[in-house]
Amino acid sequence: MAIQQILVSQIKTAVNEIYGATLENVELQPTRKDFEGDITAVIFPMLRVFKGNPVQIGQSIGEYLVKNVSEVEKFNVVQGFLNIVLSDSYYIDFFNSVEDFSTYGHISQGKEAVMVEYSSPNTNKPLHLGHVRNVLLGYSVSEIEKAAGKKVYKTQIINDRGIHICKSMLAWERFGNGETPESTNLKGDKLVGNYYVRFDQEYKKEIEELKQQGKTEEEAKAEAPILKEAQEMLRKWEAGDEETIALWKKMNGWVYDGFEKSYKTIGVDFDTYYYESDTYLLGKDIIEEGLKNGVFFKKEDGSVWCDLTPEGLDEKLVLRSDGTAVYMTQDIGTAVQRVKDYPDVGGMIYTVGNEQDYHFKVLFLILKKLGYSWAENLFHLSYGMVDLPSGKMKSREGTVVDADDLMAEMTDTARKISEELGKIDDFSEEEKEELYRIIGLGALKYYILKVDPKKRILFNPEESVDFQGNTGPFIQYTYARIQSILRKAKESSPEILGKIEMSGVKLHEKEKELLKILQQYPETIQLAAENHSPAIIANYTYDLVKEFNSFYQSVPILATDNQTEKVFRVNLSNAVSEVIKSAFALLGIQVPIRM
RNA sequence: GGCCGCGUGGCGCAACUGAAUAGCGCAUCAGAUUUCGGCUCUGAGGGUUGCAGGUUUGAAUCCUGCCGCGGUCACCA
Repeated sequence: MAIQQILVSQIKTAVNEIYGATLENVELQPTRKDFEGDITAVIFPMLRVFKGNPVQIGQSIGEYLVKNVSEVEKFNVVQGFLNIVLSDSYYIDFFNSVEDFSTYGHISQGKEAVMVEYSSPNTNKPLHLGHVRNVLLGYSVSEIEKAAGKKVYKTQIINDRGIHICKSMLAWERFGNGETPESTNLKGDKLVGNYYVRFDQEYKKEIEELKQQGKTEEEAKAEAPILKEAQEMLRKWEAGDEETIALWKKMNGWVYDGFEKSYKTIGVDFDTYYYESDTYLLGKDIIEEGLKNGVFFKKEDGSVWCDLTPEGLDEKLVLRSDGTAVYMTQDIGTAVQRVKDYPDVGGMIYTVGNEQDYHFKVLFLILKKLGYSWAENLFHLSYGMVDLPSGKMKSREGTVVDADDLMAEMTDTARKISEELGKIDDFSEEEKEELYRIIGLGALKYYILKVDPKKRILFNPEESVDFQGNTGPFIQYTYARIQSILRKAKESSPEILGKIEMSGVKLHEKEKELLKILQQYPETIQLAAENHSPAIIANYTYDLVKEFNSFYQSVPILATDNQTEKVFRVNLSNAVSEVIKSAFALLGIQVPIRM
């Protein structure tokens, strides 16, 4: 049983015995740094149940605990706070009880599965900074869910159809001269993206010409021949025209190859893929059913709606008057389809920007009205935009930060810093490149994941990202330094890592602090999972690392004569490094053995 | 305009979901290594938590009203 539970139940009995009162619950919190103690019980809320002087109550409960709970060594009362000091042996027992710190805090996988959707790009534009935030959040939340005991399916829905795709296709056909990724040595997504831009240029040119001929802006936009042609292409695509489909498949294939390369560099992956070309017709039959059940209603013109005014929202269109589907229809259909495909899915997480908050609110509400049990477990992992100092990213104005370029720049910065330090001169070229990638991406990922997803991020490419202070590389550095100590320790005594018995030894204050933080790891994972928040993991890791550095500075690890102490400290350092590695894995960040 | 989100030292972020003197990093200043990697550590200065009320023994956190920033209000996706 966890110490918190023991204390809660013991405090309840204490209050019952001494004051004859029954407490519903007891509020515990970690003791603040400026006071002596490990866990603090707050007395104030008890005064609602029975009257008394908070200090006296704390005093009497404290005395009871010291007498009856072996883990409690002593206590002190400050105002209405009962600070409880746990014994050293309690902490050492905890440390010995952990079999393996590399999997510590992870709950083994249960039956229930959750599907996490993230990335979900268009196939006509390369990935940019906004996708990076999306992908990092989605991947990390997936890993956190897994650690918290869920089975996870990582997925994305790829927007591979529609007029925008036809624009790139048309431009390539017209101006491409048969270019391919191989012939141009360009990533496929970049090549296709270029033609999307090319279309836009031509389109604008035609609009200008039409305006010169006396057309209004509106007319020109609608009548431009190149746009007409793109629309014609979409009709052909929908009619299943062989040539059009073949071109579409070829160009999309290029894009997917390009995306895969980017994902590989970022270090994320997917278990299953959904394509809009497969799903855009889904959902209509569900609308029919919902009509029968009274979830939806039909207007005179034949359009179908869902009335959400009782919930304080508007009426929402789910089927056009001509019977065709809208975005909402598709999303309803896709959600249902996913549970058909993976029957163990009991909930879903959608990683999508906050401009779609309303859409998902409505989607979830409709799915609930339709009566799906899993609809109770839907979560929109909504995140704020990544803005640049110049303002919003706009692809047309060329103010997008390309994901591949960004990662390359981060790697470059890491290279510069590492070369100055010169600690890894004996690394091979490949090892060096891999290390720079680990550090550069670590900096970028940590920078993005440590902040609350709801907040906007202002990203300044010039200043880039820090490597000191509360950053990824700072934590990676600490990890590498611990590895260095462990290597030295193993040189002199190869068997040093393993079970240790250390009874009756006085723990150093810093050791105790470290053990305290290590002990919080399992609940931190749970908390992060409940809140879908990688930031909680990031901040925990930082606290752990900061505490370790402080320990490292004030306590000799290898340079001590006391053999028991040395063995304990080496093992403690090892445990810290294992937890750093494990926590960073939840963020999708690797740690280097040397740097 | 309606609805949603955000607002915390100069800058970037925390605060265990209502508790003690609101923490941390960057920047600034002052220190520390006969020691295991100084990308480290210790300390100092810097705050009326956007403003005004309210609830509570206790509010950055909950309620009301303003102010500012962003988003969203399509038979687009």
